[in-house]
Amino acid sequence: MPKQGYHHGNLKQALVDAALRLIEAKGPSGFTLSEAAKQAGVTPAAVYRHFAGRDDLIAEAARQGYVIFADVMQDAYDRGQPSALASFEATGRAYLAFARHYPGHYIAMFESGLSVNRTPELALVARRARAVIEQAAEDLSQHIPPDRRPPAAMFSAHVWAMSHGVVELFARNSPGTAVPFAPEELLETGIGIYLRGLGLIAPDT
Amino acid sequence: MPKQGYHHGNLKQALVDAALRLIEAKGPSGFTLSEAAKQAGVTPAAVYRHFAGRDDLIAEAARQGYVIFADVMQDAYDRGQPSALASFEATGRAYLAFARHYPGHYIAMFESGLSVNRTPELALVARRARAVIEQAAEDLSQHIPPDRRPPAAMFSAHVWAMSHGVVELFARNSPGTAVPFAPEELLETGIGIYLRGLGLIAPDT
DNA sequence: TGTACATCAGTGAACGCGCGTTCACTGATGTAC
DNA sequence: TGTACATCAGTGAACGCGCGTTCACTGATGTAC
Repeated sequence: MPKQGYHHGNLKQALVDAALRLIEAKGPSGFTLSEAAKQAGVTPAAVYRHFAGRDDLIAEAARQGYVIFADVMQDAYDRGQPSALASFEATGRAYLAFARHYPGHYIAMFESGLSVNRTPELALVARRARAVIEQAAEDLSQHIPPDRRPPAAMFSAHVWAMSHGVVELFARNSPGTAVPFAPEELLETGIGIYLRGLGLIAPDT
Repeated sequence: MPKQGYHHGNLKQALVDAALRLIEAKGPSGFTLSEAAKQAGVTPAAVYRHFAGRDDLIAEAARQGYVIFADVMQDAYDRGQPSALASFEATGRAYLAFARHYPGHYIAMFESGLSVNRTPELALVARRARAVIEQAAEDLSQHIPPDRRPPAAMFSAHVWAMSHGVVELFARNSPGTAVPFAPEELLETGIGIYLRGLGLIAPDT
């Protein structure tokens, strides 16, 4: 590790961490390069030793988020195996857990207006995350009679949409909507009803 | 109408319209008071004749959005009557249609970080919009056996979350996720499966 | 072990910019007589 | 109809601010001899 014991030690990661903290606290537009540099105890100009500029810093934060996200999803999937249903439900829960535990990353990834196609590297890791969700959906779809089986990509999209919606509307305080349900409970019941609609779990459980 | 034929005629609304256009084009943080004034053909200082400041302008744009939103939802509900199911499905479709036809309003309402409790007036009209959705859910819940009937507020939250998720993830181009389904189709099928899960529509339709 | 040198992470000053906001003003419109 | 006046929507100049970015520099670290 050649970057040990230099002037700062590990400024690059310190900047990413500061950026994540700022994004979490003040939203994607509240983040500024200067403030991140300040929090890392460094001059704004120092940032340019490690990043091409402001957008590049956000992109790196998002990239790290996608890596964690993909790992977390994969882990949930694996732990649900060999049951397709358990894997599928676990990925749904993991989605929400990720949003709660890594709000800075989540915002950088999904609310910063950042395009996933910004760099090939970013696109790649985002694709890996999506692949896990779609694999879980694909596995599960095998349990539906082929003639009335919706495309796996479709119901992975449904679950993703509901998860994302729950996060945006109810796991943040933004629109001031105080619904008397915990986000976890909402997502759990929502996906439960949805899966029942697919005939994948018993109708009177 | 005393504000007709003045210097500008109807600057206040012109500013709101400009703000909506900017928000739609460049996101909630891309909007600036100065640019909105410029687009309305007016000096930035003129804005202060009609608004307390930048945030007040956004709040007014959001307020107008909630008014339209509530009207549109109410309309959909009414046209679905007397069928509880038709009303419910219509409000779901209306949600997506609103997001598509009034993207500026939608963003100002749900993505600008604006709190609905900013002013009593805003809170009031937002509550009216929510009341329609919850009424539709309440009607529908009457058709579920009471002993296994989930709270109406819960499944209105489910449908709202899925609608919002579809809008955010698939009705915009942001995350570069090119799913081979139209947002309308995704929402339609998603809600269909969900309602089947509630036992509200036949399992093999 | 000690000295000379190369590297390069971080500095500090400066830049041009657009922002939101203020202020005294101006001049078109509406109103009183 | 015509004149004097009041109103007040919009002007234009100015402000202080923080932003992202640049540049020549400095000085701590690592390396060659």
